[in-house]
Amino acid sequence: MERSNPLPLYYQLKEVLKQQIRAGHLAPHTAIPSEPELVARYRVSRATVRQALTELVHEGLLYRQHGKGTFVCEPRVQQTLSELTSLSEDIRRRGKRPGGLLLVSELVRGSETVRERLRLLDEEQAIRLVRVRTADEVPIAYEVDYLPYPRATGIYQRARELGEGSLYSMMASEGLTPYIAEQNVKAALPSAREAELLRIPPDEPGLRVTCTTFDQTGSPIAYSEVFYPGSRYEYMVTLRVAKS
Amino acid sequence: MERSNPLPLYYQLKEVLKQQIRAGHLAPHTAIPSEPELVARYRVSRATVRQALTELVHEGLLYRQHGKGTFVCEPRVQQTLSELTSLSEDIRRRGKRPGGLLLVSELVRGSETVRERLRLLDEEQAIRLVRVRTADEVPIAYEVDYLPYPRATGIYQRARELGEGSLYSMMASEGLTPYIAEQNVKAALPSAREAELLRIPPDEPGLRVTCTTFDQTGSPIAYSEVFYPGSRYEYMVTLRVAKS
DNA sequence: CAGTGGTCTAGACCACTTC
DNA sequence: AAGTGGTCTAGACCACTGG
Repeated sequence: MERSNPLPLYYQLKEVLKQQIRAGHLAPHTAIPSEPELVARYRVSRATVRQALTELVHEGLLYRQHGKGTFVCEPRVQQTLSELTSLSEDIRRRGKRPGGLLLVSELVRGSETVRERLRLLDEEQAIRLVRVRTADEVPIAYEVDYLPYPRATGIYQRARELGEGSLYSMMASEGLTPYIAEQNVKAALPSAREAELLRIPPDEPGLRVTCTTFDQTGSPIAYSEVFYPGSRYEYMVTLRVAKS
Repeated sequence: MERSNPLPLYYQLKEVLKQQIRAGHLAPHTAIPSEPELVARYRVSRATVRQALTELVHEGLLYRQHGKGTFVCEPRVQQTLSELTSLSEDIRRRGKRPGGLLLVSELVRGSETVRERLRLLDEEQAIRLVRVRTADEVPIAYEVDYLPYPRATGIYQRARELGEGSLYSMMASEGLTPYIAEQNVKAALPSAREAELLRIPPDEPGLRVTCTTFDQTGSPIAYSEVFYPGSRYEYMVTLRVAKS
């Protein structure tokens, strides 16, 4: 707890607790120190402690029980959301090595669907990225991404880095921070081109997933269409169920 | 703002703001009154105002911008998460009437997969519910749910009410509150029985979605397997992307 | 500069759990 | 009764935004 540190105290406390949990010093379903205890140990006010704990609860690391204490969540609850929305992370989680080949990076007008999803104005264009994603060198998905131009100019310039990097993290570093994703999943047959690039029979059904990503204000920042051949990849989604 | 009301002040304030947003008095992307303004108007402390606002931000109704103000989210961001995890809600959202037919409600030992997912102990059983879900009387999904027994005894007793009701809301009322859901989606062909009940050709591919639901502590409270024929239903998922 | 939200304090009282 | 988290107050100072 460094008061000279520019990072907020509640944030520092969060990091300390996260580390203790990740290091295994605090096992799942065991209680962490009580709030007054944390107040005394780290010399901060209770409000500060509660802000740290409340955020960790929202992030799925802790849960509270009135009158009993604050407990550590199971790893399954801890690893929620973001990791599984990224294909590369999911591949890594399954013990495989993610990779990718950027086939196309261009500016296009975009189909009506694309323009609608990205709410493009008349004069605006879309950046189109086409990739074949691989796991241990085996092609497992054909992905086409569209981003609004000129808003995502930085992405267009850095497209070459997308070999194995994550598009989402590059977007975040360009100020396009994903907040909500809407996904639509259908069973479908591959197009001729998809079958060829993924090296699958043209009659092997797979999943066609379209995904529109929005930032915190609800503005669309990306639209993607992905084909996953049925024999190569199982599509996983983890989501937190809202309260009310 | 009734101080005699047993409901907390921050909660009452949340409800007031929610109502104003839903009623359209506060349009998307417009600023709500500032925090000092709310303090004065509702005669509560700033901490109380901030607790209300922070929760509404987490619920996707508001977003904050440092130095500028607090703004109303777009409806698309507001209607996140829970509603779309419920098939009935999704059907309703598309302007169709949800329905369902409960085919089976029984106690079983369950396959290894089921027992593993629900972490059943040797002597424990599973409640098995089989349903055909409909939209405007058209069958759109074949769903098999498993719940831990005896933990979900109440569900077993109330199974008949599941005609059109939501299993999730019934679970919540029985103290089995869903918190996290893990879904796995595959393209697949229907079984003979599914094809017959859904009245689809046996070679029409669809989606096979398995879903394990956990409560806040990470204990599994339900496991389900659903088949959606490709021609009848598009599977939708909306999720919030985690920050870090 | 004034106004906004972001962080923080030092208290207080209450409701729930356990013994 | 003692300990836990849940709610609430009345202040304070800071960082960011806009004119």
